[in-house]
Amino acid sequence: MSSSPSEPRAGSPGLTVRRTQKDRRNATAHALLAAARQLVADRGVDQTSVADVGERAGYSRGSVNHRFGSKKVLLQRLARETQQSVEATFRESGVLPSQPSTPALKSLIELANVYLRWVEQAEGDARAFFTMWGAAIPTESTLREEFVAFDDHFRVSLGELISVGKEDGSVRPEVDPSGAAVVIAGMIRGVAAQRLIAPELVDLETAHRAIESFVRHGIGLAA
Amino acid sequence: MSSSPSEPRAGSPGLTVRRTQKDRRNATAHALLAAARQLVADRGVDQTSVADVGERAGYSRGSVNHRFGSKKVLLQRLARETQQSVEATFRESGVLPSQPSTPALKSLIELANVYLRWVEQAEGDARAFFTMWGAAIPTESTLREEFVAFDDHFRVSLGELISVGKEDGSVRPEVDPSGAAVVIAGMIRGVAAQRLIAPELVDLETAHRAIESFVRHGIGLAA
Amino acid sequence: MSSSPSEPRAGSPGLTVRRTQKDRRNATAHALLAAARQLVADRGVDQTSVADVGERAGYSRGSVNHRFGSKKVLLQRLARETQQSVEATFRESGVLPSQPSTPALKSLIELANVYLRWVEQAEGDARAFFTMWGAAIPTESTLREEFVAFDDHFRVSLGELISVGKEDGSVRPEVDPSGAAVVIAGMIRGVAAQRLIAPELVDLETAHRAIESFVRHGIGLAA
Amino acid sequence: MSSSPSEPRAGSPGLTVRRTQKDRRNATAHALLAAARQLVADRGVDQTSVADVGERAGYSRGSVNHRFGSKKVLLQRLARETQQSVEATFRESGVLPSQPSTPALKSLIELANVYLRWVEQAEGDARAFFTMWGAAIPTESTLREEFVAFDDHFRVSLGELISVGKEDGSVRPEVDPSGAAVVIAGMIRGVAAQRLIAPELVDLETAHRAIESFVRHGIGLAA
DNA sequence: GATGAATGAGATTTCATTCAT
DNA sequence: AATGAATGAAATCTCATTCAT
Repeated sequence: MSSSPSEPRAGSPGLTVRRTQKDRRNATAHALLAAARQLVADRGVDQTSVADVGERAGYSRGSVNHRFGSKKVLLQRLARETQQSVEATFRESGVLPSQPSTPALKSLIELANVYLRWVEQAEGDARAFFTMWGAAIPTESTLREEFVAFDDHFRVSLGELISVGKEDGSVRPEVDPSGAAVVIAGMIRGVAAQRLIAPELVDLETAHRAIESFVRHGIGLAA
Repeated sequence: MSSSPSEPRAGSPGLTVRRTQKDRRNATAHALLAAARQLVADRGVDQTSVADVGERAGYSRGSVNHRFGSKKVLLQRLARETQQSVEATFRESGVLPSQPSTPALKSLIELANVYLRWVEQAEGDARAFFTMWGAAIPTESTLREEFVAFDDHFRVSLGELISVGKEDGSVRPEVDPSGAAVVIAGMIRGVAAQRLIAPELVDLETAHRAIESFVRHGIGLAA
Repeated sequence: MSSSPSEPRAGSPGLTVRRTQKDRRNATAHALLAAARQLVADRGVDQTSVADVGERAGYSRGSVNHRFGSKKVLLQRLARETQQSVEATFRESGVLPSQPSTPALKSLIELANVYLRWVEQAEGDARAFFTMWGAAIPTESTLREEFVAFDDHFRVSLGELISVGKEDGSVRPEVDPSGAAVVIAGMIRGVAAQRLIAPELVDLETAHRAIESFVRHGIGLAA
Repeated sequence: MSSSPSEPRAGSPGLTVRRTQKDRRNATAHALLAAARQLVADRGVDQTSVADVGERAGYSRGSVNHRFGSKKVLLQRLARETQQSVEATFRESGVLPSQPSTPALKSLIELANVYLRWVEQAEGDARAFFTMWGAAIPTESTLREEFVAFDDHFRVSLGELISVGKEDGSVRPEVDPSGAAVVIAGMIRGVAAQRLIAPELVDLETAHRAIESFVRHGIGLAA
């Protein structure tokens, strides 16, 4: 997620330092994506040039086109990477996919918590993700498709978790899963975006407590 | 909001077409801002050139620089305009500033409702606003300052409304106004952003009912 | 030469403040030329815009074109003005036209002295003059003609003074007036140019003593 | 000095046209500088566009910015090149650095002679040099620094030669080397500038004889 | 596989000039 | 007489892409 972007990286665990062509390809691609993430977070999508990405990664000005073919492909790959950064964090924390052992309401609250911690700890990833999310809003955006799919995937996951909650009794029966999913997704993303724009004015601890309260009272079954 | 951008000259008084220099100035600025709003909503901030803005507005390629001095200034003016478009809608609907005659909780719910209707009815304004909001996320963005201030203003307004609700008894006493303000702002904005990215997948009617439920149970006093 | 450039100037000596149109025309032209001189000395000919000149003079962006018709005409007038600034200084000092009462050699030495003092005291005029002189060097320069004529006039004046010196016995009989004129003109101009480029490295007092020595021994009759 | 600017590709080795990247780099830079010299001599610094330079050199409109980064850097490189053109001529003629076998006064006179011949024979270089020298006069000129250093270097060289002359007895003992250096530098440069502005009115043969006389009598020891 | 030289389209900005007020 | 709104040409610079090395 935040490997050293300036040196072409060392071999993995094996014995000899010999690496296959495929390894080198992957290593280069990885370094270029890391550099792109940082530059996009700092300057935005259009203010980031492929030459800068290559050089920031420790390679040449032409390396991005050599590896990815075009800037557009690089950005699509980066979008997917940042999305996977969130999902990996969810998996590592065990909040998604839903665990039968935990009440779904608790998982939802923990999910929001994990998300905001991700924004803090992988700030570069988060800033790159939200920058690209914003860039997907214009009607003619080439990134739109990418985020339509991912947003839908996120809402579906949340909806399923809410449905599970209705079954396990942690969520009130009259709750509409798809409506609640849009709002919870919006809540989390909207708070994160405000934080990224003004870190000094938006306290995530406070926000997290408020989100917990909104979710617990909003859809939770009064114990 | 969406004046005809292609024929900027319209004489105001009855008989003569005589207009003062100041009138011409204002008319030009207005037409340029309208064109910029549309292009930013369609293509994004960086894919919109000042030459395109000028020509779309029915003026010359150099007109933006003549009137605003630079693209940066044009965008700042546009950001302010779209922000004011929201605020004007709040004022017209009577939800802000808060009315003593209405319970604050009801105003909050109505505010969310008004906001989502604004997204639908002034979609160009909304798309331009959210595009620029996204463009403000990179750390080095020149639009950042503008949105830091406006976001803060929005949160403060919501916080005040929540505080009023605690006084008028419509909001539970233990609610933290600033925490709830961040979350409600995030909820509204996050839902709107999802809608703008995928209008066919996000139904605002459903979303509005869910928001109402979250707000009523999240901070409202059980009647 | 260095009147206040920022305010459109007061009426001359008369009783009433009423001024004729012609007075105003002249006053405006004068103020515009003063502003142009300063800007040319600071930035060079091409980096000076007519709008800046107008505004620096306390008038509008359009005033230069209104008064002079075009930038080219303004620059020709300015060239002539700076040339006349030198000649006026010569006349005031009595070194040109030649005085029968003074030995021509003495006048020549005094002329060099006066020139270098002019460079120091009317530095803006001098810097503008030399900037335009340099701009006249490219083969296709539009200023060339102007300076061809003035340089020739200067050399002829010096040549006549040298010839007078041969008659009054202060200059050696074998001296070629036109050759000596080119060299003396070059000497004075070349020293002035060096001074204007690096005021801190070229001391005019030292230079003046050296010039005096070169002229006295170079063409003067050993007393 | 004046390599063919329109066909930049010339293979150096015998059989193959193979050239290294570095060769291509240098060849391009050289061709661009040659084109810039010619255009600056013809039109002046500001009337020469980087696009014209690239195309005149047989490359693309963007080639100057690709190779030099900016117009400013191109001009600084060109200034240095034209300065070195003079110095190379001095070295080739053996007048600088000073030769112990030749009386310094003779070297000084020869130096002036060589300089004026350079103006005639490398007229493009000379015109470009003097054009840029003139462009360095406005206080805010970006070329100033370059010429401050070079002019100083030139004066110091002349001053040293004069000091040597005092030691070898060819220059009068009471002469102030630094004062004489400024005046001789001015003399040479001033004559050259007059010549470049009006070639038909300034005869270099005449001028050279006059300079020789001024130097010989001005600082030389009467033999 | 990797580099970087070169291109040329396109963006922002400056500015002399024209013309309505 | 004077202003300044508007134009449109031209300049510099950036940059994604292509291709020789």
